[in-house]
Amino acid sequence: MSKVTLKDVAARAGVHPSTASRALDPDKGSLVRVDTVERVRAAARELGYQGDAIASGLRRGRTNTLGIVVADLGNPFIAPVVRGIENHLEGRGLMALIAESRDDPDRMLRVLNNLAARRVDAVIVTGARNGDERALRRAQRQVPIVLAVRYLPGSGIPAITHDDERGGRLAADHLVEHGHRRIAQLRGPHDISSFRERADGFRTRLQEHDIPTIEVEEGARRPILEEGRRLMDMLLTQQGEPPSAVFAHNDLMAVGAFEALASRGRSCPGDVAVIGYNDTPMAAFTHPSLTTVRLPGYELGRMAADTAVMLIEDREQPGTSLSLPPVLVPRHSTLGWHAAPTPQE
Amino acid sequence: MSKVTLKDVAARAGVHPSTASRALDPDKGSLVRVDTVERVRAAARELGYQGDAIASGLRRGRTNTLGIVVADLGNPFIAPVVRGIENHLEGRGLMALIAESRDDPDRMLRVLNNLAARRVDAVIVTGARNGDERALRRAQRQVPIVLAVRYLPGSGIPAITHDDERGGRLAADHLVEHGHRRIAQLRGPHDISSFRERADGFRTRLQEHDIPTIEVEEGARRPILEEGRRLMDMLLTQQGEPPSAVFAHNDLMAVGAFEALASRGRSCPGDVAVIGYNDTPMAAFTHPSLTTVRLPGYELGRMAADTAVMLIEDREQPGTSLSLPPVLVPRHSTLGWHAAPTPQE
DNA sequence: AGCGGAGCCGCAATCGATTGCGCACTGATG
DNA sequence: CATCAGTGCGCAATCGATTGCGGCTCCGCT
Repeated sequence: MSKVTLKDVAARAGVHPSTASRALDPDKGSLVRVDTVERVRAAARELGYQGDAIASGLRRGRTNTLGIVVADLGNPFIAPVVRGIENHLEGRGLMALIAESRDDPDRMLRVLNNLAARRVDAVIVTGARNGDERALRRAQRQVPIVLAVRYLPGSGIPAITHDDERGGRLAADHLVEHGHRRIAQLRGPHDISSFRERADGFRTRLQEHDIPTIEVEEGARRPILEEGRRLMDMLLTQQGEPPSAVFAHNDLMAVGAFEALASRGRSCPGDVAVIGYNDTPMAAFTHPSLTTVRLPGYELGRMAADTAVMLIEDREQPGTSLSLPPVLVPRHSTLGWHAAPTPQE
Repeated sequence: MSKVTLKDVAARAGVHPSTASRALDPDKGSLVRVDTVERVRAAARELGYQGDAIASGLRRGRTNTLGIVVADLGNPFIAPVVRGIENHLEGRGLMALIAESRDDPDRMLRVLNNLAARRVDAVIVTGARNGDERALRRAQRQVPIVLAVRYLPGSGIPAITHDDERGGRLAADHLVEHGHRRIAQLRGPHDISSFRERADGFRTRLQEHDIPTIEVEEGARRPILEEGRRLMDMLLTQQGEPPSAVFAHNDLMAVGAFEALASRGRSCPGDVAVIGYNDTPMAAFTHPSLTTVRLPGYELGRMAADTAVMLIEDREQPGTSLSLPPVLVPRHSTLGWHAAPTPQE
């Protein structure tokens, strides 16, 4: 275990520790004569000196560490967000402390306290819920906070989100452009804002095309795949002509819809076109491959990190909120078998 | 921004900071009279005192922070591992600093230095490569290291892995049990130990059944899906009868194999059965759904964290290596369309 | 009353790096 | 030769929490 401290380096270079500190700091290098800097650098190299970020953090009041709180590490959508954050931090000398809140306000509180105690320079919270607002407000007095993915309306906390209303509109436009007129949506639970928004965007866009939206009851929380199957089945068995296209509020519901169609002997997209949401990795591998709306996870992470860095540099700044546009990824489930989908990879 | 320090708490409680420190430390609580402890606790609560983990870390030489280095945050297999680690850390007062090496030895070196500078108590490295050995050895002199997922043979660094040889044998047994005799494997790059082992396990198990393994050249690093397609295509077009079953070294290669089969007008599992590896989330949703070998990611993370914690508590200890058994998940790609696969969810 | 001992707690040093202040030295100038 | 500007660098304080050491208090016992 090495225990080389700044003092050791200074001794070897024959200077005072304070001089060594300045010589090793790129910003302060000019305060020391060039040959002294060289001598100190050499000594540091020879001893294998490794600065102590803890001690430095104590003195400077800055840890160059950023906290990330995610609701669920298992959610595949989180990986690109975290990656986007990491990537933006890279090269700025920052690292990320990561913690999981598991959609539990108590845990959220504990986790935020823990991060505050570690004096992180800022915190990015993905997937905040309404119940988390108290904890977030408290933490905000100690450390700058940026929300990602979900936001808290009226909280004034800067948030980087994706635009789900626009995502709903994209889905609507896509189906209309492909000639569909009898269109339904398989809704996710309404108490989650992102589902509500994509439902609203979809419906209002269809209205602008003078097309009514066929609504079924809203899906329960889980298992979400079963809900997709159940709702699709209701559409197929209720009176009147079934829709020619459905918008499933996420990819798993879409897969459930596939299963319902298959079990009733209907084909997709031949009888009913299906469009999903999220562009889960599996979407490219279902049968048929699933047209879906891709959310800009990586960019979202980058923007959140960028906002956090700005808040660190100027804590007075209010911080800007931002909503990133999703992208439609056309695949076979709405295009038919022989049309070539445009790959978006 | 609060700046309540231990001194403030002590002043309010009318005691010396050192007493306050002891009163607030559960391990030292007995060194202080009960009513004093109460008074200090009350003062801390009223002031909203939040200990400074940085200062504490400096003095104690322990940061209660663990570093995680992952090769690729986008790899879906990583999420459960990280989650398992997090979960084990939870309640022990530890948190995880996470960083990405991106399979680049230079980055690995930088990242490890960075973690060492932050004085993390231990580091878990998932997905180490041979080229990383130098960096790991150097880092090991500063901080205990535990490998996860991949290990470095002969390095003596404790490693928690899954038993890929056994995984290969599982795959072989499964295919043989289903009557296959002409069997090939689509190999991943051989310089990664886990690919090598699953290849060996598979081959030796087939040998024990007196069945030769049809080998094709080894796959390149990426894009791995294309490699699966390319190798499967080679098998289909080379002289002689093609195999009736193939073992793809991961699920993406298996999907590539699906594509090669489809483009040559062969069916799966009718003409060729395919078995994958990893049980990627998509495996349940491919067409046909993919029989595969599931790796115990979550448990692996927990065990790695456990080992790391033991090393922290006793740095002299060598640290135990461990290999966790994978599980075969039968689905349609080897069972045929009408047999009901046993769900493993 | 005096002594021993246990229990509490304060003092001051410590962890390692950073930084405001100011001394010392150089060289130029009057 | 004295003074001044200017540069280079050392001293000591600082960040906040922790802890070894030693002192004080109080109790019980003789």
